[in-house]
Amino acid sequence: MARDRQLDPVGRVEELRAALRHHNELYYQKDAPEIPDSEYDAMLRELIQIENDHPDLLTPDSPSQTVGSSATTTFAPVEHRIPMMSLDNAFDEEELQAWVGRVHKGVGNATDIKVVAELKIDGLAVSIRYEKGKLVQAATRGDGRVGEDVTANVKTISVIPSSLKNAPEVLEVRGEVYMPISAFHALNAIEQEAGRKTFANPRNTAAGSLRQKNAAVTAERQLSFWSYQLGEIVGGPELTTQHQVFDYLRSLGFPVNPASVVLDHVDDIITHSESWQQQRHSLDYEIDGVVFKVDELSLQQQLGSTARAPRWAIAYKFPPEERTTKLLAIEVSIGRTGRATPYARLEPVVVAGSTVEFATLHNEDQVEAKDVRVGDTVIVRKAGDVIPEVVGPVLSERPKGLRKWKFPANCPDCGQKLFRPENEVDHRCLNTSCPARVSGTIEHFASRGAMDIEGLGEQRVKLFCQEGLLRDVGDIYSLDPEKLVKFDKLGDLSVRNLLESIEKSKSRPLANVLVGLNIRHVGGTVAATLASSFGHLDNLEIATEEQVSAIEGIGPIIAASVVEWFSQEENRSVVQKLRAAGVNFAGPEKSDAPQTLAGMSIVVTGALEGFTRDEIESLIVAHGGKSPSSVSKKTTALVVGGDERSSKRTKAEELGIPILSEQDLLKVIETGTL
DNA sequence: ACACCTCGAGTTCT
DNA sequence: CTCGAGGTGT
Repeated sequence: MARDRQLDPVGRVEELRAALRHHNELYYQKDAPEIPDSEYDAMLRELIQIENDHPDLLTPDSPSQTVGSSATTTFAPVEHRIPMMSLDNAFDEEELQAWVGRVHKGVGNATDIKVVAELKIDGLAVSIRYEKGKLVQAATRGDGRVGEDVTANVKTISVIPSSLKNAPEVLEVRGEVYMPISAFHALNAIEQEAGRKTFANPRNTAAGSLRQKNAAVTAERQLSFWSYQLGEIVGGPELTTQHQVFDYLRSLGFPVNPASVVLDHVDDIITHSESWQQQRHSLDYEIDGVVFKVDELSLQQQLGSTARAPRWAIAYKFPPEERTTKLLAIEVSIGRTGRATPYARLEPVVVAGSTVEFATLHNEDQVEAKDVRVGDTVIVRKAGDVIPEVVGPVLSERPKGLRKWKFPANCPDCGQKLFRPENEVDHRCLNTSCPARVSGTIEHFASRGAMDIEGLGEQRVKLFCQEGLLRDVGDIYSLDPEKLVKFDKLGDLSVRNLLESIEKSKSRPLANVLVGLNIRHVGGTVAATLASSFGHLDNLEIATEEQVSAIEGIGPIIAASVVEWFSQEENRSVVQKLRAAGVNFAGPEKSDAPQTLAGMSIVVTGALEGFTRDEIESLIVAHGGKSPSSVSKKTTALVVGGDERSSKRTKAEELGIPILSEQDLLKVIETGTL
């Protein structure tokens, strides 16, 4: 890297910006980074450094100014002397009522219990530390015990005092940093004007803005703050109630949300929640619920805390947001198996924080059952807060004369007739050389559950197919580097990386190879069963239907599908290509981990902290347990990541199945008992 | 024949 | 996450 930046900062800045933009594009538009993240980070840091030294060189379109491309910057860890606990959530009236009941019981008398109500601001929790009235440190919540040092960034937030009058020796103020909706819109208007990508939602923008390495960027982002809690305090006044905490914070000059009020009766919380649910959009900031805390600090102490959260507080989370929008079209996409899936193309609408434009409609019967028609106004929501879902039409707004939707007769990709077998719900394209099926099959082979070939994603597979470099998955292992450079205009380096990850894929376990072959009804679980029963692909290749269906968990239909697959000439040639390339066909060795989970069936839901879902599931299997994807009576326990609500969790609660945290599970694996 | 578990497949947006 | 359908036990 050039060391002459002192001599020619202007030139160096231009050089860095050009390089960063180039790599941004590779990384975000194509899924093909050319340089390691660390190198990218180094360039970005150098750019920010120069811009700091020469503020006159800073331009708004500099790559240092875009949050979207946030490099994985790290901040110094800060240990919270008093942990920032998370709150238990209630998702409906009943759970709220249950909390009220527990509070009554815990306090043990019939007198009215006062409760403070606050809005649950959708922002980032931070803790700000003052010593002798001076702001000395600010940290994010992190995992509650250790957060990140964002002092420089927090200092740029104008509503947060940098020094206090009449302050105690030590004072930690806790609250929520957020971006007002108006500021968010203003920022996006500027972004749009400049032709840059706009930000998705205020919360993420606030998070990105606060975690800027360059605090000057944070300063421009118009972040704001509501305080609601004290952390460590030395030499402060005697406070006996939560609402006195608010008054005290106000007296020190901190913003306290005006909606933070005292309710005289704990039973009032239900109507209070409902009222805010109605009014939530009248505010200039986003809220995702209402928080209730027992007002008397002495009662709080009496109620105490569980390992994860205080018993004296509860956060009521609003139900998922539903929005209406126009159904512009119903289109059909062809998957790797030939299945034709109808999906809705919608007038873009923001639902629960992201813009939704597409939503699956699953199949013809679903479209029929929902009776949605092109031109309808439809209700859209997020299933599990992630996947957009069309709930149904708003019939009162249906224009006259809308026709029922008819499933198209022909494949949108190859034009052949679509078939809907009798007694089945799906339409299929039966053409094995349909471009959508070919590229889908190859993408699937390279995907993570199968051969996990990095750098061979959707974009490239499509391109290679178009250019005739790939006709089936066997061709992956004979790709010609010279042609790659020519067609994709790839650099030598990315070609080398791609070939390297292709090479690595040759040693994947047999089960992954089987998954990659795209045999109908053979996914991860069935593939693992086949792999351990047959031990080698050569054995499976010559197996009869009887032999395959004799295996536990595999019936006549799957067996027929497997044998049929291996009987096809095209497929045999694929297998031959893989064999010739030296792809691993041998079965797995037995794991030697202690079988502490033998006989247990443990379902996982939500986002874990220390593992990916795949990792935790194979960990469970390696210890002799099962990890199916849904909860049933036979389930031993449900592991829940985060505090997410899910249908699995509801079901587990109905069935009285124990719910474990990630840590609980690790303990179970160690000890073998629940 | 039926109920209940499991599994595969497709899906959205960042 | 959701849906449909395969596998197994009754």
